[in-house]
Amino acid sequence: MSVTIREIAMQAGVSRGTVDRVLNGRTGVKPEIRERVLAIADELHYVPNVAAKALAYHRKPIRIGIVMPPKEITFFDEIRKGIHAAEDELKGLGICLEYAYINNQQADEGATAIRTLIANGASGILFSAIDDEANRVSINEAIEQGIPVVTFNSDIEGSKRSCFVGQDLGKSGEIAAGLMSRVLRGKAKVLVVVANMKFHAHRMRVQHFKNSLAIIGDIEVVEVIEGFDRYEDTFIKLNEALQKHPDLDGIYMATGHAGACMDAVRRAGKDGQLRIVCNDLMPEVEQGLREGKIDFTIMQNPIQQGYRSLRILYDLIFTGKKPESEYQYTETSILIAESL
Amino acid sequence: MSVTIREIAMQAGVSRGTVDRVLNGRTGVKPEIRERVLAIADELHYVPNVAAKALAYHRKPIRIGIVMPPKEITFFDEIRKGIHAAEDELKGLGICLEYAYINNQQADEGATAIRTLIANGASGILFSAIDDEANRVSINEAIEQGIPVVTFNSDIEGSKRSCFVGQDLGKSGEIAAGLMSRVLRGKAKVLVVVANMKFHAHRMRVQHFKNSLAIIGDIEVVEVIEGFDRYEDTFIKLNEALQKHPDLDGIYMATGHAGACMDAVRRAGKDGQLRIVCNDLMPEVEQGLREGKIDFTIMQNPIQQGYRSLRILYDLIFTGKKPESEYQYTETSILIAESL
DNA sequence: ATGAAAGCGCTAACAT
DNA sequence: ATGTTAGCGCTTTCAT
Repeated sequence: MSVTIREIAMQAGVSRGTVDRVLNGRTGVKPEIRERVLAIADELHYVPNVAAKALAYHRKPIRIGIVMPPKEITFFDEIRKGIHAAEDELKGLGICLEYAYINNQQADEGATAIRTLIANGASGILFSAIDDEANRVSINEAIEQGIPVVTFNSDIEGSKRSCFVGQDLGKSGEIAAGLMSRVLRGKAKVLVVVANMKFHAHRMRVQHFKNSLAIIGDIEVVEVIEGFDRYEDTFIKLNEALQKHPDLDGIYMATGHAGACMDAVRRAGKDGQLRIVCNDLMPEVEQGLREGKIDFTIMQNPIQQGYRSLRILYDLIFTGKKPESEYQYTETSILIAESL
Repeated sequence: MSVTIREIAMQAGVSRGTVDRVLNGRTGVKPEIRERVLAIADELHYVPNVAAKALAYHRKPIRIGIVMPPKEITFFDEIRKGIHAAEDELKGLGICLEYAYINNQQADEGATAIRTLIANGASGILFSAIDDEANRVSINEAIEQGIPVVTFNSDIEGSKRSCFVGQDLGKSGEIAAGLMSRVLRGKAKVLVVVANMKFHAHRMRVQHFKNSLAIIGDIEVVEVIEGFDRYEDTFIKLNEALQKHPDLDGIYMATGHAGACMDAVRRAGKDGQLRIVCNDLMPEVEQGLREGKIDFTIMQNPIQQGYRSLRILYDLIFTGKKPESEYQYTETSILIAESL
């Protein structure tokens, strides 16, 4: 059988209560005893029993706070599914979830959410919001108070969060390039559409896409268009580009308004003549795939993102198990119409 | 707080021991009391507390038997990874795993494995072996004894197993067709290579591939070659086919020896001129992708298969939660060189 | 056939 | 600062 606090207590010549205090970093233990207990626990390779811990916490479950966009943001639907799946498995295992929905409209939403959750007794936080200074600061504040934070879907870089669970942005750009090179054999010209090159995530995709194409050779990126996530901007700029490059062979929609892109292609009378590679699976992309307007879309496995982030945080709090790497990338997968 | 056996016991006017007997189908309870307890449990929507159950089972963990090919069969490596991941999560949650490795060489290996596991006190079985009558019978025997069985990777059809966790074979054929149609635009000729059309799994892929191509139009399947998983057969037949169809555009390796396929293509001097779509990610396929000899490979998410099958069996035994569907399909994904 | 009670490993409130 | 003890919900052994 595995090692228990009882055994550690006996070997250290103290009570189980004291061992519990030491192992959970509670105050009120003489330093030398603390040392001794820690040493024995380490030597015996003590791992707490999840079931026992969960049962003991049953009266006062550990609160986990979740900061993310509200239900209206359908992009997060799949991520929510993953969180619920993990919640289902962890049901009765001593945790309780509290959600704080934020819109990323005001500057201090993230900070307020974190502070409120901590005030309500959260012992850990799952966080997904824009990568700005205010959020970085408040995450670091939480860490200072000993409350671990796991970011998901969108990282807060340079913060002290335990880890980030999300997509490998570089890889999605590379895969897009790989797909283009396979459907456009030989010399070809492609256009890149992106929402905003100021955002790290958007830039990463484009950069890796270009770099990969450069290695492959033969395919030229004629232009990179910024649509700022607005239909109008995207549509207009794309119209111009399609006129300017009548010999275009493909479009990579790195980020931004896929609907506008398809409309512009149709208006140019190029339906079916251009190879189009997208990211994610918004409703319009799904429809585009079904109708043959889009060839491929690259996914970031949102369900896994939700699931893994909650699991990782649970393990961190309950068993003290640190994630193997600071970056937990979910699988980057390719979808075609037949995948749906 | 949630409903406990204590509450049910009070409402039914019996002891907790009796409630436990009823809820776990143990003998020695008067039928009318059994009825009453069951009714109350149902009415109160009783769900057992996993943590408490796991802790109680700590002394005598529930044994789960796993029947699958031995470590030498590298195809199962990823599946094993998934099983280990689930085991990790379930560690300390009242289970213990026992493996029975079989080679599918002799007729009664599966039956023997199941019988041995049951003799050793298994309360549930994970099963992956060839779909034959002997295995079907022994699975049904296990079920008769109240021991749930979950098949994974390869189903035992018509058996009374609780569910099957594995790939949607039809879908992989359809995706292969979709990929072909995207890389071979317009009129084209493709060849299908399969190990053995007598096997249901192999046939399914080929059928769905052909059906999908028929709908898409334009692409003709010139021949279906059986390689029987042997290098020689595959290589020789493919050589002949390549000579017979000098205007071939692509090859779909539904199942079988991918290495032989690549060698035959090279020998015919067609390297890089044919579009090749494979299944799975054996070492030779991975290398083929890297070297640009293979364009796409279709995956059956083996890690998920291992993970989900163990989780499902655990939930079945511990919480009585039945899987939502008899067929639990793992995601079918597409890989290219850049995905690696 | 049924009840009572001990115990699984851990936490937390209470005692010293 | 440390020990003691009563649970958490369930299983299981021992009485009755």
